[in-house]
Amino acid sequence: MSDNEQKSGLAKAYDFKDVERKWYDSWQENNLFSAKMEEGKDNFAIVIPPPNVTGVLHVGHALNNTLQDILARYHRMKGDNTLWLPGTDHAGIATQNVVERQLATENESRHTLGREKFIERVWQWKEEKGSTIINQLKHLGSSCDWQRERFTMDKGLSKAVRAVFVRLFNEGLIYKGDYIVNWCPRCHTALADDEVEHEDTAGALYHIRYPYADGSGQVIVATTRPETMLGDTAVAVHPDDERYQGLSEIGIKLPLSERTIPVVLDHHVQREFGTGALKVTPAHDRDDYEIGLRHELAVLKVMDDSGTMNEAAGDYQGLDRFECRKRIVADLKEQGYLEKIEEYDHAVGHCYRCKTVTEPTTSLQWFVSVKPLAAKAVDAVRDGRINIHPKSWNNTFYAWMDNIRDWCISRQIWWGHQIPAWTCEKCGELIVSEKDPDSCPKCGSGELVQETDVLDTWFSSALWPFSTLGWPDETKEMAHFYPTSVLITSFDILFFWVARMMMMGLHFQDEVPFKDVYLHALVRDKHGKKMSKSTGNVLDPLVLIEKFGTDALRFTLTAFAAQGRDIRLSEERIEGYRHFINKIWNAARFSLMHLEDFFTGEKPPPIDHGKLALPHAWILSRLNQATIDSHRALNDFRYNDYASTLYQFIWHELCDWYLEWIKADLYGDDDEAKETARLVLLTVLEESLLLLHPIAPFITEEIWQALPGERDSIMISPFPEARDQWQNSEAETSAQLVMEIIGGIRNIRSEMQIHPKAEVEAFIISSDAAANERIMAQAQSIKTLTRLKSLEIESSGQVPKGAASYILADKEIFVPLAGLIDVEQEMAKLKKARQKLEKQEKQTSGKLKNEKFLANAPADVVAKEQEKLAEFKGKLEKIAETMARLGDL
RNA sequence: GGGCGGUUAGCUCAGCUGGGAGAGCAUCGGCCUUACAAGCCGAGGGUCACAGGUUCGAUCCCUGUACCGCCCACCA
Repeated sequence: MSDNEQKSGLAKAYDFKDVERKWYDSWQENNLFSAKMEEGKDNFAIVIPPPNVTGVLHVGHALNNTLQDILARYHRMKGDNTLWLPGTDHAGIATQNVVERQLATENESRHTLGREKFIERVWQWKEEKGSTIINQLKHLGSSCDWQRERFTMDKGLSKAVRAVFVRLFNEGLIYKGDYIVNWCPRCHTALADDEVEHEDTAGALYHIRYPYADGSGQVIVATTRPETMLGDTAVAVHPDDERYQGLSEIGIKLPLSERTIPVVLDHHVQREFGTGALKVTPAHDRDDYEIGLRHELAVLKVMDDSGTMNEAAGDYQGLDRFECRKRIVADLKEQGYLEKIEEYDHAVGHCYRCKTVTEPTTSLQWFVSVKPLAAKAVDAVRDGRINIHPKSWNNTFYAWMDNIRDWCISRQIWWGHQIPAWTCEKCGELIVSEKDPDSCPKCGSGELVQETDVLDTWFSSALWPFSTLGWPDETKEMAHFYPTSVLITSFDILFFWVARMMMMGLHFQDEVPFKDVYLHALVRDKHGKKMSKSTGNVLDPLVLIEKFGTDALRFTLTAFAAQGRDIRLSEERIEGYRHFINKIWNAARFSLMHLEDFFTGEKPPPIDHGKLALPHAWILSRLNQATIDSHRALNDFRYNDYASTLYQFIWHELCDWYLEWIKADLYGDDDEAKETARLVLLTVLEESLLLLHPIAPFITEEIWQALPGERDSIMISPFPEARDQWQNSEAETSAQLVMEIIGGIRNIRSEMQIHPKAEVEAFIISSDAAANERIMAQAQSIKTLTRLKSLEIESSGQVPKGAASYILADKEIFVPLAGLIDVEQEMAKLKKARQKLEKQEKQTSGKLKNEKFLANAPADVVAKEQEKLAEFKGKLEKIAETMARLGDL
């Protein structure tokens, strides 16, 4: 171990593994995540998008929770009553599938077990495995109030579900009916419209001859699903279609069947498509169902719940629907009914859970009338009570809400909230009630049978922002935290979830569920492809954390979280930000070497900003700017701006300039200068850590605790506020000048290949007396930072021949290099610079000669252009002088 | 068929209300200078997709075109 390591007490490279575990445990032990509800303070609440209880953390979760944690930590540090409420979703179909698979390995099934035992089994699974994702969220550093963790099936939430269901039913907004729904033949349940994913599929369009019932002719219908013809109960044509006038009196003899079906006239039929005749299968097609309703057609189901042809399919009974399709086509062909087969691409619906092709079919289901609820949600977004970020989603949101159809909420599975409705076996009365009824209120019979269906999972998650706060009871939590502040989620559940929370919140609380919705992007692989297990391009956040550390992963995700754009993630990119985390670590090590014995008891007095030397005044001014920018970025959900502000400030201003600049004081003999440097250094380091904490919680705490003095957790230390007295434009101007000079000298050294250790002389020629004074005040710093033997400034005069030069607007820097100058090379460099400047000069002077520009442009823009012109002219002059001198050589 | 987003340095992307094109990575040159080689210093590199328009002025606003991506949709 070197001296430095001993002195700072920190290892040379940041070892995140122990650090992360240590501090996370400490935060939990000290209850720092738990929400306070103090009066007179602002409230800030986020409810987590509850991950599926079956879930395993993926990068999307990592992004989602990092963004939430940043806001939670920010507001907690600001002193707000801050609640970040965690929990999981019971995920009906997904969870049931998991447990069923498990049962299958034991040669059991839910049917052999029976409903009650099966549900017990799922609960058992939940107790054993259900906290996986919660534990993974902890690795991310999530500062959720874990004591308030909820589950969409727990007692309180079940109570809320029933309360909502009953009220909606009593209001006539929930109804039961036999309608066409999307059916998954594998999951054996109905699905909501948005649970069906449409995929373009290469299929075929079959043209089939349907003979007239009187044998006088035929009509050709086209279909992508010939097997459904077994359920045809009509052929539809457009009422104005001249080709089929009078056909409605004749009827059609359905091929492969003994049935005769009517021809109906319906405006839905597109005359241009195919032959303008449409076979109508009300039981297996949504449009046909609608047509059927209009013409009171029979609804003939030809498949059962598993997609197998039923007795109505006659000879085809027992065949799987796809097998049946082949048979039907073969039979049609054989019997001369098949006109032709065309290749045809069309969208086919798939179950979003198991990817099975869904079957539209009629079924007795429960629905929510969403139109009145949706209207309220649209209003809330329109009048700004809810703000969606980025705004570009507004139109999509409106479009979807305007076209919304009733929501099928019943599912024929077992895992979920069983619908609180009972039928009286005796009199048939339907009873909907929050509490399990003992007897029929109509006939008094005790023979009541509860609905076997459960509710769509999204029904309970739609209540999440208030059910988790204790509603329907009147709780302190509701009073403080409803409406919640922000909802942060991925755009792909905007409709599944966000829109429904708006509807339910507005309807039941008469108040929005959240004021802002931040929709973040999808995390893709480095080629822009969606991550998926089958492609094998999945990045596992836990592996990334193991490899690069949580803070590095969080910083990366934040830095790339620009609004409205997907994130392409790769290990290389995280590695880059790990370097940044390590940079902070080393800056802290350096600082601690000088701060370790700075003070032990009382903190030193605050900085006297009235008489600070340039580097101190400058860094405080820059820090103040970074603070202002951080607040602004966080309040505007501009996460990437927040990350880059800190990256830029800490690395390029604090480390590259300030630390180098004050080394002379820190290592020097001037005690007063040394004390000031230590004090400002400590201040800047502290504030930087505080600014950085929400994004990189672990390293900031580790360093914070190593700083001198007794300290509370950085988590509960105040987030920096802007300090006007630190703003110092004079210092910024001076510092910029000094940096320009240093840059110029370094440029010469590098271009001239002067060895870094070689000490050289430099001259500056400048007629600007004020500037010269500023430069001379920093002469020592400039010399140290550029390894100069001497630095001289002259207002005019001769410079030794054979000096390398660097041109500034009204100054010229020379480093004499007798005999070492490559004249041609220097000339070429100058010519190139001149060329560029001439172009800029021309452009700017052109503008300034333009009367319209002078008349229309704001004064400050004109002034700036004038400054620019002066600068260009000055540089050109200096270049001319230098070239002339070089020419003399 | 509608809607949305993208096109800026070799790569990945910033660029908020129009006013001298930026970052990270990569590349090239020089440095193990006692915080950091996971680093430091310096350099090169762009017709801001294309075509019009508005404007004193356009990477930015408008219109159109071309590619790329996503979402929604009941033409069988």
